[in-house]
Amino acid sequence: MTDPDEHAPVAVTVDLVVLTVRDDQLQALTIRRGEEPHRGRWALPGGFLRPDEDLPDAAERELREETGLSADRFHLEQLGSYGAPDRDPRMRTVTVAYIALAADLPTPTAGTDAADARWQPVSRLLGTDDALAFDHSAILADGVERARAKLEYTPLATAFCGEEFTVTELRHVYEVVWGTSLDPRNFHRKVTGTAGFLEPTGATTTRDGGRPAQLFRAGTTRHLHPPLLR
Amino acid sequence: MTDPDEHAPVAVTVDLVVLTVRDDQLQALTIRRGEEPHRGRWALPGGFLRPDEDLPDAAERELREETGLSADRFHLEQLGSYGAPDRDPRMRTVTVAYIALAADLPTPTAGTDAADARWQPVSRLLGTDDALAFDHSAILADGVERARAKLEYTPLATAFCGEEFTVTELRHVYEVVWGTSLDPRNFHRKVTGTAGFLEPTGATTTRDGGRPAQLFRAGTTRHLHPPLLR
DNA sequence: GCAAAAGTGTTGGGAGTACACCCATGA
DNA sequence: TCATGGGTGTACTCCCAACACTTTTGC
Repeated sequence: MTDPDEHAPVAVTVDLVVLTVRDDQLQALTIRRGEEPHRGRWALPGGFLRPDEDLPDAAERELREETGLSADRFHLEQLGSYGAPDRDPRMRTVTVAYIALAADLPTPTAGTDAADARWQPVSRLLGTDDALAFDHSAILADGVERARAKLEYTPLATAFCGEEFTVTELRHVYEVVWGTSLDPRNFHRKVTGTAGFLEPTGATTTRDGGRPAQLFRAGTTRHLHPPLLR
Repeated sequence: MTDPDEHAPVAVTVDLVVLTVRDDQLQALTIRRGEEPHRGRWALPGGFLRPDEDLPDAAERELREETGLSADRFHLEQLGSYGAPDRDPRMRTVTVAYIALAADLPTPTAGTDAADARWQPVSRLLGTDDALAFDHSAILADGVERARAKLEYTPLATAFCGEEFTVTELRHVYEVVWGTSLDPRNFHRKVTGTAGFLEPTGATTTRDGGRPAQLFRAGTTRHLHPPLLR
């Protein structure tokens, strides 16, 4: 590092790509901006880093503030940082983006203090480059691509399911996020055969219709061997 | 985003994990600090983000300053950001880390203005948690893990080779980075059979001894299908 | 019984591994 | 001629996609 005196005044923010599967679609949480710039436009939830806060703590706090839910209901990981000099007309900002994956939430953004918060299908948001304020469309696109890629080699898809879920519900997550269809029989064999992916609860359910299906919890593995391919 | 007035004064830096393969080892570029804090200790190269500079531009500039080589000689990608409140005793800093992969350089850090710059084996640097100043040991560990993972499913190993290289030289990169040994015959078949990975130059060389080997350039694919497994 | 979804068996092809073998050079 | 590494052939195994088939529920 060189002389600190030459550093520019920079504001650091944390922005969130919060994804869920709702109504057979991958959806992202968006907030309507109440202030300039981009007043009235949709944006990703986020806010400024506080003086004594580490980056993951700031991301958790924002997540709580925007959704009213505790952060342990989510998978949260850092996506990347964005710092183009003109990305915010007010001042020089660098944002550290996080992605959060969640099960379908009972009521979107319950208990938030944001003026207007809404789930919107990712397909619609990514259809036009300026659907979101600032550079948030690019950040969302990166987040979605990260999520798609991680389904292949991590058990992350379970983060989109509730506490207990069936193999079919898990497969549905893959089909929606990847936009493909998968063979139910082979999918079943594959996920139940991968050690540490799923943990049986012993209970069954008929909520998907037909023969009762076993209920599972997420296992403890962090990586899938072998990976599930698209 | 909420009120900008509540934001803390934060300095943003860019730090680099510069990796190369030298002397049958994965090595990282380190700089001896000439100032407090951590004066005299080794650290990752890096510096403050300038007022009108985007993050990738800052990373490229630092790379040029520290190595004296143009940035197109490297593969450069963002690794992640680190912002623990106490990571720098002088002030609140958030650093955006990048990894740079390079071929073995003729003379380490030629033309740099850094007081003391040196390649050091990653195995030695990661042996003790405080081998590097600040949180740089953790950043280095993350960077090495990223590089190892990316060799599996991208053609990134070619970034460690020169402009033209043989299959054996490429295999050597894999063996050093992964710390494994690979079957030369099957490796040859695999990499030459993956479309877009390697592009033949038509020339041959005997620099590895034995029968002349074909020379290749890096191809255009960004992903390996199927992946090379460790 | 019938529809619907869960879950198992079987089979054929493709990819990975191990290793025998041949090729082309320098010394 | 021998050592050294480059490169091909081949057989065996294992995984996986495709799909027929059985099981267990609700209606």
